[in-house]
Amino acid sequence: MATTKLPQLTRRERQIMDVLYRLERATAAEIQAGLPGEPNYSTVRAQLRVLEEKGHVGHEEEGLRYIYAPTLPRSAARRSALRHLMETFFEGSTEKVIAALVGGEVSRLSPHELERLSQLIAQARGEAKDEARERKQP
Amino acid sequence: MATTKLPQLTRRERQIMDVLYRLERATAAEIQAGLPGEPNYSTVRAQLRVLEEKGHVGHEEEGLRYIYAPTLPRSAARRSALRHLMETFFEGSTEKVIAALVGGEVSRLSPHELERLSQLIAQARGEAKDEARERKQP
DNA sequence: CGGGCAGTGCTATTTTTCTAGCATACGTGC
DNA sequence: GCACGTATGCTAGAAAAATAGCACTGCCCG
Repeated sequence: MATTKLPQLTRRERQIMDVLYRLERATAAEIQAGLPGEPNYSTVRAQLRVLEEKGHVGHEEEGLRYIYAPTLPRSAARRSALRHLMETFFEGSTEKVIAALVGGEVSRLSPHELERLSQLIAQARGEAKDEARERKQP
Repeated sequence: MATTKLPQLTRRERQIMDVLYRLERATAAEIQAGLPGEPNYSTVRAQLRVLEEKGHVGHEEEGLRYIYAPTLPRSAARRSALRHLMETFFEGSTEKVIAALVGGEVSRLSPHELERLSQLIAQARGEAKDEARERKQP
């Protein structure tokens, strides 16, 4: 179940993919705007072509110009990124990541958000119970 | 309040830093073992030297050999990585990240973990209330 | 209808990264 | 004392990536 060994990304390519995942879909110009270091427009397009060859992005023509988008669905890329971050900085523990987030390591959660999260967890606990029950009486 | 603009990392360098953050501290050989693509030992050392010049890692001599470690504290790197991931895949919303994690997007949480998280959130909500009170009657 | 704007395709060049090899120091055990 | 294993220092060459420039096309609007 390897994550489909696409060739690894270079720095700029990684940056471009990040922009694309952030915007979901974008033109070369928009991507350029989202990149650090003000790379040349030509440069960006050249890299997009490479990324397309490598199978990381696709484009569709909209009217006259190209709209680029990642090939790998956002949800999959996100999962993979989360897992990697978890392995690298949180000893592979989902719980630790959440703890850091709830603890305000990155940004503060509003009372309203906390409220919703509370419900979310309650729900997850409920489901866990359901499953336990199902295992006992199938 | 930019995070001290260290030069950006290349792909291999990024990989090395990841290994280092995962292990906290490691010898060149250990780092090599943790890298994909079985790079040459010399290569790893060469890159470590570069990383050291750039200010990303430091080393201390332990007995005979070098033990390398990131310069930027793990907690800071982690925060920065989390923020970036959040911006890229979760529209900058802490809540959405947590929702994905609790929802089992990456791995399942045990009932025990859910229990602890529940407490964590309760606690965060309590603190939020405290602060509200303080603002009213300082 | 023609000029200018906005886009794309392609390619050559420069710059950076990555890699491997060789020389050297320092303990360890025979 | 000395051969060996384990480290490090350094440097040159190969490989890959990043960049910029130029040529061509379609469309819009004056």
